[in-house]
Amino acid sequence: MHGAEGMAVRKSNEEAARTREAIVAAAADRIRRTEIAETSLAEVMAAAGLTHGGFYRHFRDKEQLVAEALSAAGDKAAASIGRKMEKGGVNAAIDGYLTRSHRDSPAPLCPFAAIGSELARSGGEARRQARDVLERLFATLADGASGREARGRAIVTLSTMVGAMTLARIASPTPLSEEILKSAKDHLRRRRSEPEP
Amino acid sequence: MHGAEGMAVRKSNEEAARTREAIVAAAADRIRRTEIAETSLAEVMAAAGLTHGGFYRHFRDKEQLVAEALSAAGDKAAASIGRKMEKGGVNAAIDGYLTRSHRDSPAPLCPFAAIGSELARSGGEARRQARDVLERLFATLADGASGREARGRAIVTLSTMVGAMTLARIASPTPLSEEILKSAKDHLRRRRSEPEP
DNA sequence: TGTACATCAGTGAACGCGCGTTCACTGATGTAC
DNA sequence: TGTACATCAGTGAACGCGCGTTCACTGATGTAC
Repeated sequence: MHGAEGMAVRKSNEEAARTREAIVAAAADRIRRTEIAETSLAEVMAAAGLTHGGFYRHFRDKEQLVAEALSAAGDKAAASIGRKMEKGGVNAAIDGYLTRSHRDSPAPLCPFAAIGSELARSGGEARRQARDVLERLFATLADGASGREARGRAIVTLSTMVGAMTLARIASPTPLSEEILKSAKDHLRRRRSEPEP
Repeated sequence: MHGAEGMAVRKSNEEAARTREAIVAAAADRIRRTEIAETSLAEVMAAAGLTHGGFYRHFRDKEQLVAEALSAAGDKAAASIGRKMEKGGVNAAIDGYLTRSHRDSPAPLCPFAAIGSELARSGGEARRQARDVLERLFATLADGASGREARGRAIVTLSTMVGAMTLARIASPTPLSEEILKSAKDHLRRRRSEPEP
């Protein structure tokens, strides 16, 4: 159809900037849903309400979009964890993370549990962004404390949370899955209440 | 070329059985190297010294191969960890797992750290095999002990190992990567030497 | 403020490519006698 | 043990499909005067 109805038209600069953000947001959602490799640009563009052809007006290639989407996803995850920490400290962050609803979410909040093994194999800008997000989460979990011990605790806490969530997703919907979440939660909470030598 | 040199010929039953095992072994290696979705059947068959067309003489489809490959990879991982446990207990298993060489291996021993997030999204027989492997590793790490506490410890230990290895791979080749391995190792070893309430 | 033209956001068809899967074919192996 | 025929492991070409990317095109927006 070459008629006049749904025809392509130039949008204002402001609108175009919003479009770009919408594409990044859609990608941030989609890559946590279906992995990076399985997420097609057409799917992302459709989620943003566009057709696939316009993608290259905004991004050099898929890699650039993925890097920005990862950064956006990291911001959201760090902000969410930060909010929990403000309300109830690290224990609240742990409890908020190791839940059934986070496990079963189709677009999990934490990119490391969602697409961790894929990130470990990625390169270029995406890899660099993933490392940034990692440092951001460690800093958030260390809660302002700058000592070596606080940092070590934050690293172990996130490692255990990411590993437990990954294994709980694999085990789901078996009772083992709940067992994993509970074991990790109990362990991390108990550790918090005891001084580490 | 329709000549007679490299022509297809029927192999003996014994040889065919060996071929099948070689394909599964090649797949077990390849999926830990490049994820399941990125591993092509042609690549697996080439690694087994064959052309891609013969694949369907041995397997119904890619999914069946992946399930068997996953099971084979799980056997290898459980056996390796079991050997470490026999020699030096859980601490030896931890130390053997959280090493730079395991982190940098192109075909990592542990399928959960290698392709964990992909397994969490998989379905069918592959998913069932992944759950089996998980139970096998928990049993191995619990070291014969059948109590609830021993099992809880094993779950937390593997969760932390898998999470730390995933994050260490993402952080690599940054100093942060070594920091993650060391923090997780110190924490898990220390915990072993203390009774848990 | 109004006019004339260049810009470019977005569309939808088309491209080349690699994938999983299918298929006709070959000829040594397995089997029935 | 020997012969005659069916089986089937493996080959390599071909298929349909979805992907990332490119492109000609449209017409409102942005800009220069």
